[in-house]
Amino acid sequence: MPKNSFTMDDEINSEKINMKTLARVLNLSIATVSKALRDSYDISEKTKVRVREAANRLNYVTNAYASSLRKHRSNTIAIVIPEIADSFFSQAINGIESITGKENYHSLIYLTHDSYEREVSILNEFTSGRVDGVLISVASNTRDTTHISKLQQAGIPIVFFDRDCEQIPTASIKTDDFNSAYDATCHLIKQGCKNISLITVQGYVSIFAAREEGYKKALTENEIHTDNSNVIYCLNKYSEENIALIRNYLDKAKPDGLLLTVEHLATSVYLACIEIKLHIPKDIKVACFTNQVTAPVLNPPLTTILQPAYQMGQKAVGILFEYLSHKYTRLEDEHIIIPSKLVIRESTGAL
Amino acid sequence: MPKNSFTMDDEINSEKINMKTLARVLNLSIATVSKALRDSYDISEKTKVRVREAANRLNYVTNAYASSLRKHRSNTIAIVIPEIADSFFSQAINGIESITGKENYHSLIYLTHDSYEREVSILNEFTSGRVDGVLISVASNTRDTTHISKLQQAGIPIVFFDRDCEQIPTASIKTDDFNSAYDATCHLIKQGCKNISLITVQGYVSIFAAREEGYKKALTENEIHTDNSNVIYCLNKYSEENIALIRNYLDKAKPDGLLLTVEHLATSVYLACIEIKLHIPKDIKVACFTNQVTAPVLNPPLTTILQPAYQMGQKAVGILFEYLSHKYTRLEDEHIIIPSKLVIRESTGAL
DNA sequence: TTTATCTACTTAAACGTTTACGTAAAATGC
DNA sequence: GCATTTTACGTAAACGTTTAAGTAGATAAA
Repeated sequence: MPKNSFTMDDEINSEKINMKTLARVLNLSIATVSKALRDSYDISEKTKVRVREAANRLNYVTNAYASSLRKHRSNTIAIVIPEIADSFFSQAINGIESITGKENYHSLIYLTHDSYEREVSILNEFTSGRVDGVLISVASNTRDTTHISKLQQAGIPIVFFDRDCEQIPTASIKTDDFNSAYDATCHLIKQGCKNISLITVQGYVSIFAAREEGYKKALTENEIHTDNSNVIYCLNKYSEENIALIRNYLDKAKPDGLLLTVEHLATSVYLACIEIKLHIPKDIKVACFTNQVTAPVLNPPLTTILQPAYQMGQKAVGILFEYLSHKYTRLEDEHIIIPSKLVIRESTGAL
Repeated sequence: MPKNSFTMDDEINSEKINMKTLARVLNLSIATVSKALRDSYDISEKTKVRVREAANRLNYVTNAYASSLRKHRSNTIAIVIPEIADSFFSQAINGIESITGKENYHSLIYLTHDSYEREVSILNEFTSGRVDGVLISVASNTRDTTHISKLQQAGIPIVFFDRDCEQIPTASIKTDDFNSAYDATCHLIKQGCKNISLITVQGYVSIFAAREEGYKKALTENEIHTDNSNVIYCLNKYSEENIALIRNYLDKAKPDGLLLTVEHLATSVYLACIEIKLHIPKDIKVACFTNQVTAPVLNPPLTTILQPAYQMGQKAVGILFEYLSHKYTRLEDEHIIIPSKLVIRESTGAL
């Protein structure tokens, strides 16, 4: 056997190796090879060993497309997020991949660039079974959710993380946006702020609404008057326009406290303050929803609402996998909230 | 036609729609439907219109697995990178996706977590044709490159970006690491530093070697003695260990200038300096290879070597696509270098 | 008119797996 | 010893496309 296996190797040296060639080399049927590789009960241990040895020796790799086509299962999930240059999402991805790797799943990362249109066309692709499930954080201007419903009707399970759509009945993993914003605003008030503005982004996503409500509740509870003039809506991407918008607003409205709802606003606000010579925290105190590691070395160190990104990613994919392994999870009943943590630093005047 | 098309729709309402159902609804053969959708020349315009209309109406989406299996082409490329929470890589991904989106290609993002073993197993998967091409930035401890050669032998084109392997004959898109490090070091010298250390990462990747050589050349040219005692090697991930390592080193060796070769070292160095009460730039001046947007709002604003991440990504995928569209690019002849830009800020004592 | 060419389709095989089903041979039960 | 079950394999169809090859019918050329 070892003697002629060498010549056999030579024979198949240049050709593609698939199950057919494996079967020929081993003098078995393709079915037996397939079953041996999948550790089927009705193949003898001896044959399994032979097949595995040959597969290794010849660097056999199963053709994922053939396998997925036949099995109607791709062992692939989609991660659909607005943007990748955001610490929250990159940490969430790391959380997700810490699980998918172990489970022999692949993850496809799709970026919507926070555009509703891209989101629609990406999700439409999934209806043909390209992925077994979808983890999604929706674009901020997603209001019509028929593309998501359509995907559900096609039988693809969906789990929201962070940015969900409340009208879609499926699992969601979020952080406690309302309370986090409430706590951060209360902290600003306790630090002496009398005129606190919310800088947030345009869109229809519930988490931003929740953060806005938490902020407003803290104000009204502390008998600080609030109308919509102290809430300003930026573009949801780091841009010169945002910096200018913020600069003009600060110059005019002169708030003494700011709550920022997304990561990229922190840099914009800091730059705007430099431009119009506002000192943080003396002139204005700032807190931000962000996971960026540079927060403690900013000038000044930034008070953050630190979201449990890694755990949220893990939990989201965990629920999806439980559903996929037919443990009959009712996705629409799974609504998990993992609290964020207020990390107080000098930008809110703490010593 | 419109009258009975309604009943036809009803008929196929609940079933999966594939070319077979389309063909039945249209009373055509599957082949005709396929060719019509791919705009083949031997289908009449009238039929094409009918087919497209029906496909749209019924939300037909082609099954990517069947198509890829048959065509031996997946319209998918792999992006293999060490880490995602790094501005350089996330910006490069955005550059890549700005092209793949237009060309109707998908991109699969694979994270090696800077581990050689993961890199090997990821690349092995690709030998079965899962992707049409690979863009890779290798793990820092990749020395043996047989996994990459194997992939090449399987006929999968590979383009390196940023971190390449010089022994593999294929295209590479890099920045000018040697000169960038040289320039940054000269800048530190000009700012008065006499005792400059390099903080870099362990590994075998050529770009780190090039940065080290550029640094050393600047020192010798300026007649500053250098041995290996002022080069320290960290783990290539943000960690407490690195901070401790750096803190101890700074405390002991007391350098007055630092060049950092990767993004995450900036935060570590800033934190270490805070811990041992070193003032940047008074006591020690710092420059870093990084693309992070927070650089100008750090305390102090960080002098950076800004890499053309977005353009590098675009260029890398551009070369890959040219090869894939059979323009007979000789990949091994494509070696592009896009210069980085030294952005001087207060961390090196500039006013 | 006959033959050649073109148009617009259809037929059927192929891509590489997986899996329901079939079947000899061996093992077991009585 | 015969019937039954078990073991360990093989056969063949199927997954949804794509595409080479074939073919009626129409049109053009001779």
